[in-house]
Amino acid sequence: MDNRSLLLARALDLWSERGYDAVGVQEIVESAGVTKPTLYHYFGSKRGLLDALIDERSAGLRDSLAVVAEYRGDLVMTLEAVVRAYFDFAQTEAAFYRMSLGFWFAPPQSDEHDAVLSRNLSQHAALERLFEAAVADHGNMRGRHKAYAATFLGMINTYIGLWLNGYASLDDKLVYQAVHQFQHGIYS
Amino acid sequence: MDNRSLLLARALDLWSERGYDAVGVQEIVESAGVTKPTLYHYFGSKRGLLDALIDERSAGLRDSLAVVAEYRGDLVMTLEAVVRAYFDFAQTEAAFYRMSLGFWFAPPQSDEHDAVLSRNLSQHAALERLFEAAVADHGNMRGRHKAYAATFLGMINTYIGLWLNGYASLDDKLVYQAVHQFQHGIYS
DNA sequence: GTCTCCCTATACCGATCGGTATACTGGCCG
DNA sequence: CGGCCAGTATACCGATCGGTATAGGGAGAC
Repeated sequence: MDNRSLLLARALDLWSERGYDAVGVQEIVESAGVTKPTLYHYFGSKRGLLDALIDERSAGLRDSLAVVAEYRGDLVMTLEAVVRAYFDFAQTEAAFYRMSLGFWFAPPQSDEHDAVLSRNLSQHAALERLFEAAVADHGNMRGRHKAYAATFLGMINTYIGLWLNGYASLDDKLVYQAVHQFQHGIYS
Repeated sequence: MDNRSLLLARALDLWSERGYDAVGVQEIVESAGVTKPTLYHYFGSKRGLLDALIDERSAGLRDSLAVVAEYRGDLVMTLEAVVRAYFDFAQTEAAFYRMSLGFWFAPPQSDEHDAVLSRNLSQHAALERLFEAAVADHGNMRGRHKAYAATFLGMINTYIGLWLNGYASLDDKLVYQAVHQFQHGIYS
């Protein structure tokens, strides 16, 4: 593995265990067996390393969602596909998902929150578009697509959190349960 | 306001905006108009200040839950009361709730996570006891009380997150919706 | 008055923070 | 061969980190 990838991997490990601020540049380069100028050559700054990590490791989910979150007339099926995409990604990138979930809940003015902000906004926007497109077929949803997107994402993350703590397995049964539980919230 | 309370208040403001690690002791004492020895006199360390803040500001929720989360034969009514207790607390202590929610998602070895760990475990345990007590009346719940407690808390936090971002108001209608949406997840 | 004790300020500590100036290396291109 | 350049190391920067040694202030007890 080249030094660049090594730095990204070690930064993910350390940050996901102990936090972005708590782990300094020095510790990352030592853990990767290189020195500071190498890190600054590739990423320019500690923040640059963070941005690169977020951007590259979340590419998989971004691509999956672009395909899957498009409304094709069947809302339930589409929502199930979205949940499946999140579950799959969380399972293949568990440490990264745990870390970026934490960053999303970090204070609004922190580097961590700022680093995942645009990525999450675009995911949110994709879900909003999905719910907006479904309005034609589900009249009672009008005007609430923002809240729906947020609730839906919240439920997905609740179930992934359950799995991260060993309380559930992210199988098809849970996909079905998540979507139908969400649906029940919508129509009540 | 005495210097002790002043330090707690300013620490909450700063930490909830920018994070625990990102705000140093120096900035807190300056913001409170005192000097470092004063802080170390009352709290002993930065971590001591954090612990005192968590402990004292979460006392209200702890007391409410102790009363409200006891099973008295009607699970739905009890769950509604629990949700109401969380909603009330989040509304009266919004900045604190936002901060400690973030701390709960902080990395497992961070001071932030450690500081809210025992508090959250005891809340979790209280909910588990509630679901366990309800098993007698709802046979199909047996053995899943841990997952139920986690799902229920996750849903509560999802709705509070919705409110923190301006997407919902924490009224009785939302209490009803949360509980019935959760129930639907249980029985499916 | 003066003793005592809680509280607070000045000034300092070593360690670590993110970041960099400079120089050396190896391999590819002409 | 000679030149070039991406990549890496040594050694250093000022600033800030959490924490503290020491001393003074001020109010109540006697």
